[in-house]
Amino acid sequence: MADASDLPPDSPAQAASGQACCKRARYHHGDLAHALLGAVRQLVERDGADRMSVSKACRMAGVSTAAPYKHFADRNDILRSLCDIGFDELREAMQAARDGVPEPGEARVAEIGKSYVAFAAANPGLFRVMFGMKRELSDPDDADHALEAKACFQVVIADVAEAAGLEPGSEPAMRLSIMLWTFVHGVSTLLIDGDYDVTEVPVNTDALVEAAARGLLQGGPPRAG
Amino acid sequence: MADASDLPPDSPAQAASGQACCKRARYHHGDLAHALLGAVRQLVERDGADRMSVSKACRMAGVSTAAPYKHFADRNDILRSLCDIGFDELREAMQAARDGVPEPGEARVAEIGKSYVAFAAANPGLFRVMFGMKRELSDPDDADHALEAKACFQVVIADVAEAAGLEPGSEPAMRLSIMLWTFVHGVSTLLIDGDYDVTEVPVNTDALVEAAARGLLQGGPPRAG
DNA sequence: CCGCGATGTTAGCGTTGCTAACTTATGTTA
DNA sequence: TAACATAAGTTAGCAACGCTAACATCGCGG
Repeated sequence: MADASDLPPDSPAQAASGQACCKRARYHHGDLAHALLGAVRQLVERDGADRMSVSKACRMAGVSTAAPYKHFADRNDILRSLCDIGFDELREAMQAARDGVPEPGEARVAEIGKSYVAFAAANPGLFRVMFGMKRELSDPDDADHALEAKACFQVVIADVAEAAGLEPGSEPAMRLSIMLWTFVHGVSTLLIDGDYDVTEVPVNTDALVEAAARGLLQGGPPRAG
Repeated sequence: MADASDLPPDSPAQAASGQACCKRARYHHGDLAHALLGAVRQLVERDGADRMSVSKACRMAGVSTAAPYKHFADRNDILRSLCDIGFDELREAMQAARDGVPEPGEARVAEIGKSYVAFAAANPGLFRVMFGMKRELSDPDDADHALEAKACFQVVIADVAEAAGLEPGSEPAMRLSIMLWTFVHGVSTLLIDGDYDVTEVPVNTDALVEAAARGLLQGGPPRAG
């Protein structure tokens, strides 16, 4: 997370240059795209996506406000790239949670769900961009963006089918996966948006996810509708 | 919805004025606060809350860009007022759905849930503002805002307890209500954000809500966690 | 060594949120 | 009914933002 991407790496010419000691301000940043994404990510978490400004990110990266447009088409393009990073990280987290439970079953499904919620809790700003700005960010010629999200969903469906004793890829298994995803996503959004406050009782999200896995997996396949 | 709030009502002095026929541009709008909220609501639905601009709303209402600040503290204050309207409408819709099912039970709970999803589908922009901008909109001295949301949650909890055969107000009943809300909210957000596309199968949200009501209400009280 | 493309810069445009200072309408009160 | 206080509009202007155009600099391959 803290990958120090806000500091430009040494450029090859830097070490070779005879500029003695003093920090001669480099004209070229060296890895601006990466640095910008890091800054934007920080801002998205700190201020929210709508208050994030490219200008602020530029200040953090130490470049002019026009520099980003050599690497990204526009502001939304930056957020799209950030989304890709987010979906990659989410998929990895889910996969790691899955691999942490040796035998298939309810517990494995619950752990995947908890990792999803944990990702949202750790990256609330990014999570909101990933799932909430599809309409605004969607680019006609960017069908790849959906691919990253699809990969996340693919992580669970086999395990759900196995845990529920359903045919993998079957329609009931699919519907059950969708229901579990729906629940886990609901937990994530209500948690990070602070909406659980209205219940006026403490909410244990891990227990919620476990209870849902129990209730929905053991309840048998949902009837068609 | 289409309450023609973008057109100012006749001011009392208008009819009495001797200005013959011609539409003498009124200096005072007459009901600007209401008109602005109507315009902002349209913009929030059309462009999303972050692309909504007070300037555009002013143009729609036919007033200068400084006029809104006689009625609202700032842009967020307008959105807060819109939230209040939204929570009122949501509560009314949920109440109406509840009252549409004469006997208590699973079906009544499911209908309330479906009305929640239907509200989100009919007012996606507003729904996102209501539940997703709490942190940005929250004003230290505006605890009332939460009251409107709490009222919505109160609509379900008695019926959930009754449908599940639990003591109303008890902790298991509370947890079950939270689970059902969580699921229904997940359906709403995934639906309006277009995220169900990643499943690549059609998703029937009504069937989803009914299945969740069945699975969670009949599964008995969730264990403590 | 030269030049060209990638990647920076500065300057500037239009939009936005918001404020200050001014103007007009409205309704209360002497 | 005339005066006036106040509510509710206006214009003008600031700073920040997204983005573009035109120019500057660096690094690499011919």
